[in-house]
Amino acid sequence: MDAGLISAIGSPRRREILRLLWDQELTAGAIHQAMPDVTFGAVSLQLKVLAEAGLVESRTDAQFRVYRVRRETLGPVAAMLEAMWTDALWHLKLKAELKESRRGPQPRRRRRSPTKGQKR
Amino acid sequence: MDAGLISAIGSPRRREILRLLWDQELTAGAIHQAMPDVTFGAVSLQLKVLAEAGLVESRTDAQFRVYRVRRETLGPVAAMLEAMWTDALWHLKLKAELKESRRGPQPRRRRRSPTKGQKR
DNA sequence: CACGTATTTTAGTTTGATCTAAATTACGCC
DNA sequence: GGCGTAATTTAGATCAAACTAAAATACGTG
Repeated sequence: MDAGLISAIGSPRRREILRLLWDQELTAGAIHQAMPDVTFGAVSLQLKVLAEAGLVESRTDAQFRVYRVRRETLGPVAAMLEAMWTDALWHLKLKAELKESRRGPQPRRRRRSPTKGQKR
Repeated sequence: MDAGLISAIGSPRRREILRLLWDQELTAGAIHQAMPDVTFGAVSLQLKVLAEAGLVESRTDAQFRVYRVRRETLGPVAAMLEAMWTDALWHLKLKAELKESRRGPQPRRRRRSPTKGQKR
């Protein structure tokens, strides 16, 4: 039982990512698209933290990077997380937590997905 | 399963307090004495957070306030925490985490326990 | 190898959690 | 009420995590 594990799931943003990855593999880009309120860079950094805690792993597939959850690391935490987001109110609560705990600068302008056509 | 619970145990300082209270009731002062690197005020604030998350409760005994863990709130987390601090290296790891995550101003001078004689 | 797409990394900014110090509140006792 | 001890609350300071924007890196394809 590593303390880094608890710190890792202590962040609502990282729990959001874990939830997305829970029952499917996703590319970094797909994860970002599901989280419209942060930049791709921010997602990538959180994925790095999760990977360092052993909670996710990735493989390279062509120019994509595919992430998946490493449930074996989670152990007793897995049941707790599942219980949490089986809760009907989970998504609502998470949003509240995210809003409350937001750090870093607010984006100056609406950011765009790097996958879509962007002039300039 | 409440998310506030996970956030609450996400802080190493609060885990330290939970550990102290795990198998005994303690007054706020006793908890503070066991944590010489923070002020009484800081301990009190963390106890408040833990209480709001339902992780501890307190009763008043004369001029003392006695805290205890509410294990029923912890549910599956209890096993995880116990596993963590059964780990021989737990105390070492916690110290590292505390050092790394320290916030707020460094104390200007050595602070004193409010229970001991203090001139001025 | 130039170009396009996907992702990570770097450099710099912001902000809430954590802290200190001091003021305040709470309780018991004489 | 006044004093002493215990604890909480308030006001202000600090700092690392979480963020943005931009630059750099990685990979495939014509």
